[in-house]
Amino acid sequence: MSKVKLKDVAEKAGVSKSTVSQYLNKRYEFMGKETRKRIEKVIEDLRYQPNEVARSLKIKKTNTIGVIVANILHPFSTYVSRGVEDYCQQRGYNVILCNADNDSNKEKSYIEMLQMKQVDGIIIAATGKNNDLIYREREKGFPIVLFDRYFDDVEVDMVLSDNYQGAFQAVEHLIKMGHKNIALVAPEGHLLSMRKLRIDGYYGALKKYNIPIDESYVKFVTTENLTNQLNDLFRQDHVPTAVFTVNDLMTIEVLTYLKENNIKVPDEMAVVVFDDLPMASLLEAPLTVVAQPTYEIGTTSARMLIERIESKVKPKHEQKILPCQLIVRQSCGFRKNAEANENIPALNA
Amino acid sequence: MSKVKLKDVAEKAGVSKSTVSQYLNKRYEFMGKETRKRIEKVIEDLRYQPNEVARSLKIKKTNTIGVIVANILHPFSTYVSRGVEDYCQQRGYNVILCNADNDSNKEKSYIEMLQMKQVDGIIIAATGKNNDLIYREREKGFPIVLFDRYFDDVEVDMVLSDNYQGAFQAVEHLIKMGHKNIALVAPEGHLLSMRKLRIDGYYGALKKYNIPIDESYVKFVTTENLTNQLNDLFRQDHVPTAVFTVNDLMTIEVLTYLKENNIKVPDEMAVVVFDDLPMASLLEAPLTVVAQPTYEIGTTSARMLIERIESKVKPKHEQKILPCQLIVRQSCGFRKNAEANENIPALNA
DNA sequence: CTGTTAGCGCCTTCAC
DNA sequence: GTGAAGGCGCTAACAG
Repeated sequence: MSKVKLKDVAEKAGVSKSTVSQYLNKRYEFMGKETRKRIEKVIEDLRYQPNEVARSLKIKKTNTIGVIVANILHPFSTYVSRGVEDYCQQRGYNVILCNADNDSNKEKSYIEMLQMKQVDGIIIAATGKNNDLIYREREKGFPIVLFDRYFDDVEVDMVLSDNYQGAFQAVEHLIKMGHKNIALVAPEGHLLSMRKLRIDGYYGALKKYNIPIDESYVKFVTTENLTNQLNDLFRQDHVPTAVFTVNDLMTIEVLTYLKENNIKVPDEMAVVVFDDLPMASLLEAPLTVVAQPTYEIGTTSARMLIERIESKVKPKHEQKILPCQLIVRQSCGFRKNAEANENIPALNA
Repeated sequence: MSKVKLKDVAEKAGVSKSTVSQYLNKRYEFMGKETRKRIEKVIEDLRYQPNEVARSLKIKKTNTIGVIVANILHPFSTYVSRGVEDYCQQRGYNVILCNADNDSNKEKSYIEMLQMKQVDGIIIAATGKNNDLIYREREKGFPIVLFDRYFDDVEVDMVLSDNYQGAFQAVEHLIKMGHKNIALVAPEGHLLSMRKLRIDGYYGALKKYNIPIDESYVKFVTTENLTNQLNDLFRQDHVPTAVFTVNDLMTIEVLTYLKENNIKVPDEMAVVVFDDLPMASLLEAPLTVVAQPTYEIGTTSARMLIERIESKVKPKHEQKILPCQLIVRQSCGFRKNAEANENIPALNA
């Protein structure tokens, strides 16, 4: 297992270590064609592979970045990761991927671990509980890019998708399909900023079309006792005709509920959801979804981070907001139902 | 950005570098309670973080492993990765994750890159085209574990799922549901060993129950011109009453076809598929699937790799075959009887 | 119990 | 063009 090292190559090629080093770093001007060929051959013969650890120690750069996602099992994280990886790969960087599981302690220890490993920068879907740490490191000049969640207490590069616009479009689409009684299902608890924007988008769309807001249609649910909470929503006197779910966990719960209670989508209930799902098109009623530009979030984050690392001239911190895309399938009902709202003035605005 | 280093800690604490080093490596026996406290405090004050790169260079160990998967977008890879990560995390190892995309060149360059980075070992879903390289490295003592694909030309640790048993059970289940005309849909082309086992499982089950084999039910399809090929299968004189698909790509194609042609599952066509799908339970007819123990494949691979790294006494190479699980839902025409869940971290929002 | 010393494998002036 | 020397930050004998 004894590794062949630069010194071995130098000896076998009959040159000095520094010449070999020059060769490795492609500074070919500093040597004769002769020596260059010879070194090349020896490296081949010996199957020499430079030790990146030693190199990193010396040049103080690892060409490695860290990515901290919420959960790699979640398609959102997966697509972002893939975007990051593809971009990095192409730029000569490697990626260490970590799952923080929305646990701020794990997040913190991962950040520290990555820094001890001397990564050149970190891309992170932050929990928000370590913003002080993140901000401090950023201030010291350590490259960090946040994605997916917005925080206003921290001046750091961020890559986000346009949650308001996405939610707005989704609900607007339902309205154009003729729906007025539109429910919103969101998880209860502290509102992450992005989730709040989705809810704002819901209200915004209703407002634009002068649809009065019925708070009995707005449900913040907990995972325990979910059935009762959805019963409240779907079995009240005037049931909604459509429902908008703000994330895929909610989507799965609502779809399961509708299926169990034999409520037909879209005939009895139109559904539009935030976040695309892998199988969305194969469901009983293929889902109309607001798809986030996940892969682009990844590539964009990677690009911004690498720009920082390679210290391009840049503003102190920048924020990139990428648009969501409404993918219309069948779960929101068909066009024929749309006439009802065709005369609403605001529709033409 | 100037990092605080061990030397700074030593000076500030009024001890020598080696004492601090001892402290870092928890060799507390070699110092007074006094000095220990003092060092602790200085580290705290200075926010000192050891440089792992320097440490790795010295001790010739990075506590990092590489994982090469086919495609992180695929749930199979994702769950395996998560298994690997969780196990490694808990054992103090970090993971560099790479996508080879079934491209042997990418695979090769990733293997080399990971070795230059001095990873302690590699877990890989090999393409098979670099078996010589893999075998050679393994022979030199470099820890490598293969998963997902079996190769008989290489003596390396492997972690596999029992593809034969899984397929056999799936088809046996269909038979027990009363089906005799059971189709098989598999991708055409070179048979990876594991896929062959799935096909063998199909034949094996038919044989056990003395069901004559009708080769017109066995379709090897290409992705182009798929519709015609499925037409051949589903529109012949005596159509099958059930179909078994050998991987999830096939599953999606077949389900899409059935949906488009308005063939009802399970009433007109029973379906059992290899590989669980995230939304399998929410489909029009929740799918009966053969689920591979993906998460366990990950943890097991990681465990075996780390055992090699830490050179436990072990046989030259070992092979672990984990059982698949048949999850009965409704697509095969029967009420669910058993539905166990893997013990894996929940999909959080 | 603590300090001194000599590297780990590579890079980089700076002489030759 | 090429080589010698010093050092990146840390560890691990080995003295003291």
